[in-house]
Order: sequence, then C-alpha cells, then structure tokens
Amino acid sequence: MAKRRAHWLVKSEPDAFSWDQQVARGVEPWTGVRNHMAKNHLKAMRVGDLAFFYHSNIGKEVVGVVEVVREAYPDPTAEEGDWVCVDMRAVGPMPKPVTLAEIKATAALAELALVRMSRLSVMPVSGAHWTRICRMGGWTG
DNA sequence: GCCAACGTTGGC
DNA sequence: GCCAACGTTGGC
Repeated sequence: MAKRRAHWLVKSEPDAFSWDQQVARGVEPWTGVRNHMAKNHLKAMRVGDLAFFYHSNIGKEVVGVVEVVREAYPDPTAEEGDWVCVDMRAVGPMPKPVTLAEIKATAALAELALVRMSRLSVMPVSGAHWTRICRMGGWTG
C-alpha cells in the first residue's frame, strides 16, 4: 500500500523567522512550539509530509511550501517540558501568495483551522483544502 | 492600540 | 475541581 502523505500548515512571524530565512538555510528546525495541541500535530508529522509556510502578523499569507525531513525530537530551545520540534526543508515559494483575506473569502475553506482556531500555530490541512489553496496560489509542485 | 480567543495559574 | 484573573497570540 502506498504511503499517504499528510498535509499541514505552520505559522511563523516573519520578524522572528521568515520564509526568506527558511530558503536561505535550506533545512531548519521548527522550534518554539509551546502549545500542546500544536505539539501533538508536530509529533504526528512524518518524513515527506508537506506543509504550507504561513506568515502571521505581517503579511498574513501562505508564502511557500516546506517538507518534513526529520520527525519530532526534543526541542533544544525548550528549557523545561517535553516540547518537540521537527526539521523542515524549503520546497518552493507560492507563485502567488494566498492571503488570509482570500482564504476567509472562500466558502470551501471555512472549516480550515487557520480560520477557526486563529491562535493555533501548527495545524493539519485536509487533502481537499490543500488542493484548493495550491490552486489559489498557482502551486503546481 | 484594541480586542477576542483561549491557555495557564492560583485562590478557594 | 471550579472559576476568576491574567498573559499571549494574532487579526483588525
């Protein structure tokens, strides 16, 4: 049976860590998650899964796609608690970044966690939502 | 700068 | 174990 990839969305404030930095570094640990729901999503990620890279606060748009290259391991930036991080690799930029405003204006995306749970920083994206956002952003990868 | 959502903390 | 107070995130 073929392995089925899951899809995700991860948020970063570009002030702290931007898409350009992700691209410049290639592979980078995704650290700093301090929310249990988000942590559980990180733990569920498998090598080869793809994720949208979303800029929160500034931009408020999906700017690129990253791939999980190392599954959950202890977050070295956590001083206490069993927080985890994964390693992400930049796959490519969205030809046309998909803004939060566009997502909110799309009825088919009303159930997206980005809309429903605005504070969650790591979330799953259904196959249908993934395809839809890729189409909106001109992503053909 | 304000506010809503929501997680965490601490008193009881 | 409940709940009010408080802090943080993130959109506007």
